[in-house]
Amino acid sequence: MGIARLLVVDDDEEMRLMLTDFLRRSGFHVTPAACGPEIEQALARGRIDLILLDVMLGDENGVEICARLRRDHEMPIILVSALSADHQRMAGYEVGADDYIAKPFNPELLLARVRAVLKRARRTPSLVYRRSGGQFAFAGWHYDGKRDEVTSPAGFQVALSRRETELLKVLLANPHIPLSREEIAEALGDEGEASGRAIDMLVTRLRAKIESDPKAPEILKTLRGTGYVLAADVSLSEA
Amino acid sequence: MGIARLLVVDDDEEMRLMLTDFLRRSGFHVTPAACGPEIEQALARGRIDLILLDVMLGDENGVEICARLRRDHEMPIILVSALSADHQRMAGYEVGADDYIAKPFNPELLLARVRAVLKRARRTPSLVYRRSGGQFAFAGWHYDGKRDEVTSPAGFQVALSRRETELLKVLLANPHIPLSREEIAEALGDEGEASGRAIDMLVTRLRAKIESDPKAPEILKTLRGTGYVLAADVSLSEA
DNA sequence: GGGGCTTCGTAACGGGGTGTAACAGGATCG
DNA sequence: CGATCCTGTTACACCCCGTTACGAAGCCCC
Repeated sequence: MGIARLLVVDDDEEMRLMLTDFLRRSGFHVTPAACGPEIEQALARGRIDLILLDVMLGDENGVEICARLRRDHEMPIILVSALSADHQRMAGYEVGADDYIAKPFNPELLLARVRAVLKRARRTPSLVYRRSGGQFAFAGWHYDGKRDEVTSPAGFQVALSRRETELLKVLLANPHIPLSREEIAEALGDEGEASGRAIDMLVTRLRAKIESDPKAPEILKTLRGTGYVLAADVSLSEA
Repeated sequence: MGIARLLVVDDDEEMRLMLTDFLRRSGFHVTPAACGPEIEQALARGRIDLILLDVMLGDENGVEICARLRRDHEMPIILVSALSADHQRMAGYEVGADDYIAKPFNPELLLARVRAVLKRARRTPSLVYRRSGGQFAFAGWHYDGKRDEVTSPAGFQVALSRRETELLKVLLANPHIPLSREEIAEALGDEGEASGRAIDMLVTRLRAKIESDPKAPEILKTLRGTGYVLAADVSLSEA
């Protein structure tokens, strides 16, 4: 993978230099940019793994830029803004930003977010991949988003029960994100209390259908003491 | 075909404006609406090709509105919700929504869904719809509303018994709406007790006549633990 | 390293819901 | 009156899914 390449976009020079310097000292390759056009230049010039985008760019609007970038590119975007109002935060997510940080921010927090987004982005395209129209592809499998069946990498149709289908949907909606049994149960609409091992059995049965070796799951992994996660080859060491 | 005309329904003004603006800039004709009554006004005023319907509409329930709209209109509906719980998603499908998007969403994803649903709708008209003169068409079948027979997609006449005809009428009057056995029995005029499996048998026998594969019904579906529904999500068949 | 505890996988069981074959009573019609 | 059709009931099989029980694996602490 090599060193992650960040594009830092901020029209305020002091801020831009501070960010660039800090991130470089943290081990990233950083390309600074001051305005919209420079973004396009940088993207045209070489690989960029993540964009750190200031919302207030003088006469330009970072949110709009974000939306525009999202239309043509897939790389993750973190919005940075002095406005901490929550509706602004929402506006950020609504245009597809991967995260949002309010200024002034704790440098460590920024680092953590950058790394988290990079890690997520690094794996997401490879294993789980959301298609338009509610369709999903994951690890060679394909799920059409509505029927109670999935198509194996080899093209076979595998029937799922209703509950298994719902579990799969929950997982696909949260790829690479650890889910506790409680969260899964809630997402499945289980009202009452955590009724023992129901989720475990669900997982086991879904595994039996989609894992080539259910004993050594590669898609639906167990996080001991935590829950389950879809296709994260997350070694817990890199917290 | 011309420009597609969308109806955006959301009671939150900021969200409504954002959606309206974004979709207009994406080339659609957009009519905004804030509540249920405004939907009827817009529908009465002119052609609408697709409805983007927020599930949380203050005191109104988008899912119910969806079901109601489905009873009288056939245009596609995309439900938008902040609730990502999957059973909510199911509730959306069961009332006949064509797709479902969780907030916050990626605008590009929204665009893709809107286009996909429009394309699909343009090609295949809604599964169940009411025709003038009390006539019905569903999944290629045709029922004239009077005689005890239906016409298959291929043009064959298939005789129905009196009771089967009544069941079909009940279902056609409530397309995409889950009906419990009790509701069906009541609609059929069955007084007194819920006499066990009578409705089941009725359903089975009607299926034997109108489903190409009664073992895997596509028109008259079972909702386990709930009841039956006419053609709930059949319109989602391809991408 | 080892004992003991916790967590997890899974085989087995059982209850509930549904499909459907078979049957029987009733209606219809010649 | 007899044949046929319609329709509800019954019985049985099947599937789904949560529970339980037990063994294996992981983790902690000494």
